[in-house]
Amino acid sequence: MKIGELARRAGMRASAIRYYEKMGILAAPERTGGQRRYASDALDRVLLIRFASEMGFTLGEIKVFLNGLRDAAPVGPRWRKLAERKIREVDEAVRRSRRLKSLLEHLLDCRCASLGVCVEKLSLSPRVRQLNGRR
Amino acid sequence: MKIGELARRAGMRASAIRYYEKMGILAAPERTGGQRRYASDALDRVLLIRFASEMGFTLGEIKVFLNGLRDAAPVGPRWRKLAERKIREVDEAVRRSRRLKSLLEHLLDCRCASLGVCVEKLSLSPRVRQLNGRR
DNA sequence: CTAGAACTTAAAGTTGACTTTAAGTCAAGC
DNA sequence: GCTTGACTTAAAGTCAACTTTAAGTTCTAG
Repeated sequence: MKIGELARRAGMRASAIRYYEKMGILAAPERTGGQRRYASDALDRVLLIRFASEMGFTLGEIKVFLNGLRDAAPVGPRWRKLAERKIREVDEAVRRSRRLKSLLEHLLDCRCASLGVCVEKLSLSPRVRQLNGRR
Repeated sequence: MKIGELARRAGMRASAIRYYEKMGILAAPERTGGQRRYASDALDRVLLIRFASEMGFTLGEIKVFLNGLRDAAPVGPRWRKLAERKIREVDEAVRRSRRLKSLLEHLLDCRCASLGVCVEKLSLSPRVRQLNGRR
């Protein structure tokens, strides 16, 4: 399969796939006449990368993640650490999502006098000094 | 309160607060001698902006969100639509988070022969033609 | 009164994850 | 053989959400 078809099947641009390859996240496939030819399992790879990316993994993390997984078996300590951290992050994200959801639902039909009253439900707190953090 | 203290209390940089003001998300406060002086409720505002931002609202959405909320009472239809869409997004995010979490937990102690076997659990599917979408 | 910390602005820089562009080369059908 | 669409590369552009910089002004403590 050529890059265009892989891209079409994954629902993304060919440029993204070339980018993944350049970033060392996706193995360079064989070529015929200079053009990339992918085996069918490349699609799973690409979809996994996308999923992880959408779940908030950076491409750097995905690289560690996929490389650590490559040679199967009892995953290494680096991998384990990343996975455990990600699980904690996911838990935290779910908790925050729930707070947001209940705030939104409340706001949709409340008659609170001020924003402050509604917002108390969130118990917003200043970030614990994790400045310089980008989304 | 001057901008530095507000920033410190919110756990962010003063430049971010100036940026919010420039983007029309945070009302410009009064000034003494050219310097911004904030009332104490500005902190709640800023924390709410940050929270929404961390939850994946764009600053554009936050603008709609906060402006629609300003004059209280039965929130307008634009606001309602945004809130309902966000609730759906949050639900979807929670579902995906759970899939990710169970995949990670599985990978941590599985002995699956191939990545493919593990990854099946995700039932990854190509994006339904929402190209050009940025994270 | 003065040093220096904190403030002001506009403009440019940063980051990650791509996309777009330019200038070609390759492949498939007629 | 030729056209047309898909492919190739490197380099530059884009986006949001800020941060940094530069060149000043103002506030506060001593």
